[in-house]
Amino acid sequence: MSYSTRQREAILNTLRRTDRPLTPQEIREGASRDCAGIGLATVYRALKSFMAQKDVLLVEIPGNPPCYEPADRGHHHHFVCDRCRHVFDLHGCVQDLDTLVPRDFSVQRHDITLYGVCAACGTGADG
Amino acid sequence: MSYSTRQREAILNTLRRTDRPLTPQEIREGASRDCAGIGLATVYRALKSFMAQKDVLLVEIPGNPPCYEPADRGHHHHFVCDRCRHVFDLHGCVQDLDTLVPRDFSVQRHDITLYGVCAACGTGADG
DNA sequence: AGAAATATGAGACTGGTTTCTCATTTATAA
DNA sequence: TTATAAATGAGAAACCAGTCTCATATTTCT
Repeated sequence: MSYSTRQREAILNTLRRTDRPLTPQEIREGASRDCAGIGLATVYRALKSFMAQKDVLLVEIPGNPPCYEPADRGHHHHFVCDRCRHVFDLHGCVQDLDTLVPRDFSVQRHDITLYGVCAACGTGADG
Repeated sequence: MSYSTRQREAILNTLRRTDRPLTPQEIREGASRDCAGIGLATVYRALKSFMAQKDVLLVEIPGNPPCYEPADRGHHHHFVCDRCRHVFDLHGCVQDLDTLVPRDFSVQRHDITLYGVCAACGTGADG
């Protein structure tokens, strides 16, 4: 069983109020808002337990450190801005992925990551 | 300028004769065939230099350690078998990836990784 | 062949992330 | 409210990929 604590609530709130996956460090910073002084070990422990309960998912994006997001966002993919390095959630998906593999392979899931320049960086705002 | 050495040739040969991306460790093991006692530092140094010359590409697959492959294989993606963890090169690509992002984002490249069960594992051969 | 540039192997080292330890605190159940 | 299980913070420790050092060896140029 797991107990509900101020720290764990703060961690979940941080994940939920942000629309992109966060690193443990970022989660700690966000959670400090609700729960000053929260430790990094606490963040790791809580993430581990949330993942075991399938409330949180690990998101691994090539070229970026591992990050986490709530599990209830449904199937989606990610966009990484090459300038500001921010990760954005994308909605929608593509068809025909199974046609890429030989017939005797079975495809169970997939990751798609797009890279480019986000709106803010593209307008010359800071790029 | 860079010199051609037994070690570097062994590394390139290993990358070329294997049809999937390899980790530095795997590269070292493969290169030992041609060049016994080759050091890991040598592998890293050579990879760095090959990447600078654009002869070799870094392939980062979520959930797997960084690996490398020759740069002349053209645009392709990867399949990871959840049973044997092998990485397979896939040929072909999909359309309409740009439609996933907002209009003011620009997409410059993408990674697609499929996960599932490969032919060998699926036949019950060892799965 | 001789000189200069580059590469090598071994192992120490680095930088960063994740886990562990342990004394203390907090949450839950009876 | 008491007992028990679980969680916490701080820092130490473990872990690991990748880099560096340095004495030596190899390659290339002339």
